[in-house]
Amino acid sequence: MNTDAPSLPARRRRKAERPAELLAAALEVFAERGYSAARLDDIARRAGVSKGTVFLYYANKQALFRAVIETAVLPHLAAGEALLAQDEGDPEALMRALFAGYWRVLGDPQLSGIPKLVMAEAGNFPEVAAYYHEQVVMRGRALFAEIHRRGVARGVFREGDPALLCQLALSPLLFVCVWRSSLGGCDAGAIEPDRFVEAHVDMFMRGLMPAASARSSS
Amino acid sequence: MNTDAPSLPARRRRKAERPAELLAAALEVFAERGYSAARLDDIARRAGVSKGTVFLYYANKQALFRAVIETAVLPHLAAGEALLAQDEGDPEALMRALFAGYWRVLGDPQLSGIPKLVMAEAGNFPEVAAYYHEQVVMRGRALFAEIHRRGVARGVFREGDPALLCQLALSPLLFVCVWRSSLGGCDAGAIEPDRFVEAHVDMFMRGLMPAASARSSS
DNA sequence: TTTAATAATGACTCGTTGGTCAGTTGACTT
DNA sequence: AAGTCAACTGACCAACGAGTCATTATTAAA
Repeated sequence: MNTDAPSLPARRRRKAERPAELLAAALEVFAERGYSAARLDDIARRAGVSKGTVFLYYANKQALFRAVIETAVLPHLAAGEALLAQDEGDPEALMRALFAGYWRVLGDPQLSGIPKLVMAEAGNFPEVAAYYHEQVVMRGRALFAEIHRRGVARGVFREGDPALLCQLALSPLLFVCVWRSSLGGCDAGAIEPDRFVEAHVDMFMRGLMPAASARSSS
Repeated sequence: MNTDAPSLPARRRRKAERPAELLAAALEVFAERGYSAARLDDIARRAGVSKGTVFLYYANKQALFRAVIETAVLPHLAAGEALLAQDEGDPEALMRALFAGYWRVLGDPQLSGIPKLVMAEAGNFPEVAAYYHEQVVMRGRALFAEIHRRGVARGVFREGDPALLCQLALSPLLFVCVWRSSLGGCDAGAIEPDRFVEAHVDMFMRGLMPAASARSSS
């Protein structure tokens, strides 16, 4: 099992690198097992330290959990906001870029455990859920809503409740990302995430256009 | 807190009703807390029995978990299959009926904890995940694929990989159902599930029609 | 080389919880 | 009313895992 024997276990003092390593290890284990079933000992081992060390950097298990959630997503969101602020181009292209951006994050196997984790544990950590909702969900929606607004103004998107449309736009991405880190193992190869997302974006963009064609809703 | 004092705790022997009551209680607690964090004692209490009684009906916690998953969904799926077998009507109407059926199940707050539970715990219970995939996912897809096939045959649906289209069709429903039992609390009122599903179905059906309009994908 | 400061360890404690079982009590038979 | 069966109970046990802390090892400064 453990074939670390040859490489000397070389205990090292690396105050600077530990937090990030612990966070990465914790994200893996939390995503695999869920909060309760994740053992601090496993997280520590995967980060290459002993359990006691974890408590040197995080007050307790819950604090570690919070830190994982907070640090994994926020930078990406901020990047998206920055990009949107400076780009004033074609709303349709911008919308596709937004999808690509979301998917760059959600599609990353490293990060795709986060949504599943948040959903699964929201009931046990109302404060974390509230924080995530405010800092991730709301901001993510705002990004979408802004692009949609510009598109409607130019007449290239049809109108509609932005929150609803955003949910409509993102739920397949979120779902495939949750799927991959849960039933993905059983379902291997059935659906290629990239192809799936591409198909969804095409379909969504078509549905977002003003009803120019003959068919009207019943 | 506990104001059960007045009503006599009346211990009763009810062999027949216990399993269903335990299953219902277990579903609630598992869905709220996740597998590991759910205490057998809570489940028992919520079912109105003592912890020991649980073990009279289920060998252990894992067996109870399996039973919850298995009994909650299968009957509905079977009903859907039966309905499809006898109805030979218009594929478009049938497809809308399928959505309505899925949503009748997924939209039920009682049952909506199941998908979240399965996703969250798939990593900890590979056998349960495999079972669910085979007995629920595959059969659910088959239902969709059959209707899609009929629609393509009559030329009212455009062609495409049925598995992919099915995922596209269902992921918003699944997502909103998972959402409701996780971040739904924070997000109360932001999106009405029924309206959301309605919007999705309309949009999806429009996307499923053959490309009769001028716009083609670049 | 010696010393001081502190990063890291791992054996320990202690609360929690899955699972057991000897005893209790409700319901049915005679 | 007495007897019998088994559904039900709850005190108990053992395992497990979060969190502690006295000790050890590493690094940089003196």
